[in-house]
Amino acid sequence: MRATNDAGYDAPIGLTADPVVFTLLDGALCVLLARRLEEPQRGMFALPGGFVGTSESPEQTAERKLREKTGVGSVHLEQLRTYADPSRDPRGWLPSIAYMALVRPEILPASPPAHRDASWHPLAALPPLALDHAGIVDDGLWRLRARVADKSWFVSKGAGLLPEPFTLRQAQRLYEALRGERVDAANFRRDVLATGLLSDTGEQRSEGPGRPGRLYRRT
Amino acid sequence: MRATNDAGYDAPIGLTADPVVFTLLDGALCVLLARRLEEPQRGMFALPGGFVGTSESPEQTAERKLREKTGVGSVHLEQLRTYADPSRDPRGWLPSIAYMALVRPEILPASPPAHRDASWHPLAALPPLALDHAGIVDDGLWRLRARVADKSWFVSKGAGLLPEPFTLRQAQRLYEALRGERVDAANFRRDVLATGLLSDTGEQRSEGPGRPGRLYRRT
DNA sequence: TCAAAAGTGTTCCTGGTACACCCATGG
DNA sequence: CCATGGGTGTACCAGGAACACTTTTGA
Repeated sequence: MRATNDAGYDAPIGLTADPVVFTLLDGALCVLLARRLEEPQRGMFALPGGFVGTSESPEQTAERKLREKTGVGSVHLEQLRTYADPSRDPRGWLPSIAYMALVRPEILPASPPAHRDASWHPLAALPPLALDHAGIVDDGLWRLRARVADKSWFVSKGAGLLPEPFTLRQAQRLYEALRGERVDAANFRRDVLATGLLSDTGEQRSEGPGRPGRLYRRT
Repeated sequence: MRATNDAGYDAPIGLTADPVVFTLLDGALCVLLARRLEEPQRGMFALPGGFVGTSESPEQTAERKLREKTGVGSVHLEQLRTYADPSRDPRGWLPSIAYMALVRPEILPASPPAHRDASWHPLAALPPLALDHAGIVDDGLWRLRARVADKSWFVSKGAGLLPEPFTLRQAQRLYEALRGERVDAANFRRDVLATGLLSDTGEQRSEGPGRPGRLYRRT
């Protein structure tokens, strides 16, 4: 396919926005994928993105396509980078702006839009992805890890995937899963509370054996 | 202006790549600008970018346009981010991928391509810029500062603007100009040598009064 | 011989890591 | 009462900032 503008010059055949949405499910870092219902590579898993409309910003597109294809709504997207190699899409010259988000797993509805198999896929066992989407996921993961390294970012954005109120234990499990390594509980507590972004509810909750933990909320 | 693809859908009217090229001139951080020879905003200063061709990557475009408009060649460009708001360009829907580079001032030829006034402009005194280019320059500056904070990046990329061989004094002046703050000479020396990216030429050079400094090259 | 810059060594402080130790709860 | 996890305090270590001090040059 090709496209031309009024001046007769070649133009991209469109512009796409592709969201890379991460979550933590059963302790495994997962990414949200949906099957393609259209050619090329119909039936293959891909990022739930799509064509940017003429009068919307690419952020809006990413959010809209996410909602249409997976039922996931109202997430905060961060621009990742743009993939514009002319040969990246068999349909023609089609740049894609990628976005990254981190959400709680329950945000994916139990009955998502039909036939797309919108679902979470552990990063450790990704199916083959359409186009250059595997590379985009890699870049998204890299950015995610860079963000999580900042404790303030973790508390204000990452802790959003925990059901409130939550114990510091839960937050630590999440942190460890995102970072991919264990951390000292005492130090984690200190660092996270030092951000001043958590408020103590005064309540406690017992999870299995051991002393119950205090419950916190994000402020 | 508008553009449509073979399927009848609206497409961007093109894709542009805009390089934000920094240098240090007489101790002031400068950005490379060129006058627009075409509408809209003809005669205004702008980033020396332009339309991406159908069979080239945006990186190549940024490099090519830089050469065509300013005579500056062979720079290493880092992707910054993409600006795709539909109203950012009066000509129509025209996304731009921005790139960032840091080069030595002499790379700009004394007699650059005609009528464009390709030249260095101190960040402290920028002329009015076309379109949203002022914002792009801001983002580029932000990224530059983030990169320079990494001593290894500074030595391997930033020190490229110094004529080799150079003294650590020169490197420090450059570093301070890029960071926008003074640093301790003793600590700077230690940190920079600790990267292992500089090799001692064994020679020395005297600059004004005081003990001459050793001359180094990047390895 | 004095000022200025190169170059070396040392102290101090901070932030992070590791870990010892007490507290509270379920079995 | 014991295993387990919550919560507090502290020792230790590394990296950086500040600075004293010596060396080498131009004037």
